[in-house]
Amino acid sequence: MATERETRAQTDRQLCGLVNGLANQIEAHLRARAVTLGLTASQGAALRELTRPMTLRELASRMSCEPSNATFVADRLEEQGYLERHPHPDDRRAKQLVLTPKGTELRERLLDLLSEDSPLAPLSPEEQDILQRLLARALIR
Amino acid sequence: MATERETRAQTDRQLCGLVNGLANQIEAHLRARAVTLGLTASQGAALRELTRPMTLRELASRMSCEPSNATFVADRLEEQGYLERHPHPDDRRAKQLVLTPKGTELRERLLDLLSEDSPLAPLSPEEQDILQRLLARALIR
DNA sequence: CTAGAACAGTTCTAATTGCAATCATCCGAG
DNA sequence: CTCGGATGATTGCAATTAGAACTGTTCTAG
Repeated sequence: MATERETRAQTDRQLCGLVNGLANQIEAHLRARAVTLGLTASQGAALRELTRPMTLRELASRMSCEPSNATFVADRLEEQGYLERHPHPDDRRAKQLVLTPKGTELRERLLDLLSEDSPLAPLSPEEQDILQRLLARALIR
Repeated sequence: MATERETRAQTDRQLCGLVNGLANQIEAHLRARAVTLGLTASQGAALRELTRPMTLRELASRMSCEPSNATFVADRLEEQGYLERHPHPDDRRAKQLVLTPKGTELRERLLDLLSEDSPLAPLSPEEQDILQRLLARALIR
């Protein structure tokens, strides 16, 4: 005879566990594909998020990490010749991270690999659509 | 004029981003509540997952981390008097992690805190139900 | 029974990540 | 204009985390 409040808390915890579980699977999937290209998981994440030239802070935000960490990852990618730091046109404090041709090519190879066997593949396009809506709503706040 | 394959890959990536975003919010929420009790986020996660006496490996699996890390966290919780390592009744290799009364009490306080302002609160119970089903399906594999 | 593989936990080390401090630049109030 | 606070990037350092090596125990094929 649990109160409604208790069962809801329990559902909530269970749901959090599922979200974390799926996030971990996504991360594992990324890591596995990244290593085949000689990249770490974070480097892979950075490459994936670099849909266009962007500032280091924006990359950090997309990667859900601290700017200092993004600096670290960007250093490695730069050393390997995958990206360059260009001066930002409007803000002399900021830098624009720009993929080199080599980086762009690697990014496309990574995206191809990522689209294979996605952890979300078990869901039909309709289900994915519903999921997207629900997650977007939860993230509004 | 993107092919269907391309748009699906794009949706997939977007969806992964949302899942990761929500997972991060859940993590941040946990961290914030844990610190008010003098715990790190991992210690909080461990406490949350210890719904019953369990083996270190099971805890690691529930926390989605390596056993070596679970050992580290368990050490801290043990030092602080929140749990004890008991010999496992059936397997002399394994140990059972058991919360002390002090640990059980702290766990309940943590769970109370976690149920406040859950990142999933914006969703109605019905929506949470749908979400749960979808996530469970995605995690089957 | 017994040898060898598999497994639970721990330890050690290395890599990753976050946090605080710093420098340079930008912006807004007055 | 200019001064103070906010912001972008970087650095150094501490804490967290993963991965491989190791010990002791269990399981299984023969």
